[in-house]
Amino acid sequence: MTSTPATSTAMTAAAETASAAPAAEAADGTALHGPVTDWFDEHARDLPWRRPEAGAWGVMVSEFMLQQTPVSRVLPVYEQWLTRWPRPANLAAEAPGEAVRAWGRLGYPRRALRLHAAASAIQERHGGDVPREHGQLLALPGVGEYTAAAVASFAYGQRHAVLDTNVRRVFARAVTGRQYPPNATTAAERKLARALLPQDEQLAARWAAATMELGALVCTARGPECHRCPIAAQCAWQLAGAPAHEGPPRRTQTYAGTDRQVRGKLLAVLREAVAPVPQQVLDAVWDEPVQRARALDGLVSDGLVEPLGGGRYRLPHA
DNA sequence: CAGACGTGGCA
DNA sequence: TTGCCAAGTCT
Repeated sequence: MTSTPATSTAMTAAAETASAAPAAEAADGTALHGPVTDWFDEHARDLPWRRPEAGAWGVMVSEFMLQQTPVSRVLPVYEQWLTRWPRPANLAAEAPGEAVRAWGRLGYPRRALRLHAAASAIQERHGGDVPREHGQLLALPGVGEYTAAAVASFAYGQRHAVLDTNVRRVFARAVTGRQYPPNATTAAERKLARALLPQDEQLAARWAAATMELGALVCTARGPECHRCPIAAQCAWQLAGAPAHEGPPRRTQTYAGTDRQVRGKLLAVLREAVAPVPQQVLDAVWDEPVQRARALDGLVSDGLVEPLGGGRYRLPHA
């Protein structure tokens, strides 16, 4: 490659690599690769989906579960799922309601439905094996840009920019010098992520996992532990004096009293029930009838609840 | 593109 | 106690 440039120069060049294409060596962020991947080698958590026996299916299941849900809550459910459904075919053979039930309280249960649908699609379109191509992954239900890149990178060792909330925050600080990334992912962020991606395929995959882990363990949203950060000395945000976030406030979501809370209560009853649930039992979870009906209708139209007629409901059987 | 979509832990 | 935050996707 090249000699290691002065750190701050390297950072600035990487940040500006978007527009021009100057000395490619100084602009490629090479100075960060070693420190971050070395740190990862020493500090990476031993998570089950990172073990070789997890396979691509284990990686995919974990990625679905980790969408907006912390690792600590995913761990036990992940183990149950992989034990019960070690292959996509096993899940595809179940009623979708069983996936919703086994999802437990992870939240956003539509993910369970989509994972079940993804397993079916894998069975039908790919012979039961999680596809390797980014485009084929992206075509699966519940798989967006992030998850497609993550599976391709973590499960198959391919070179993809994996841009999740952790990586976005690390880049925002280390390279762009801001405390937080923009609310929505921008083209500039994608461009930067591609520019920083190591050329070597295996190193790129390791870099993706390492930057994510750094954001999860050290460069956290609230209390970043910069004294433990392998690139603190090169961090643009630190070098700028750790300025506070400017711009529009990060959007915050309310929950109490919303349809989402009602949906959650309704679905909790149905998950626990073995037999179809009478309307009157569901009515007991929320006293406001209009909102309650709207929430139930929403669950039905989402395919999370199956109406049986006669005022009885259950998790979907097909 | 802003908003919908669950749940629980922690400061 | 309230508010923030957690490996996003879909419409």
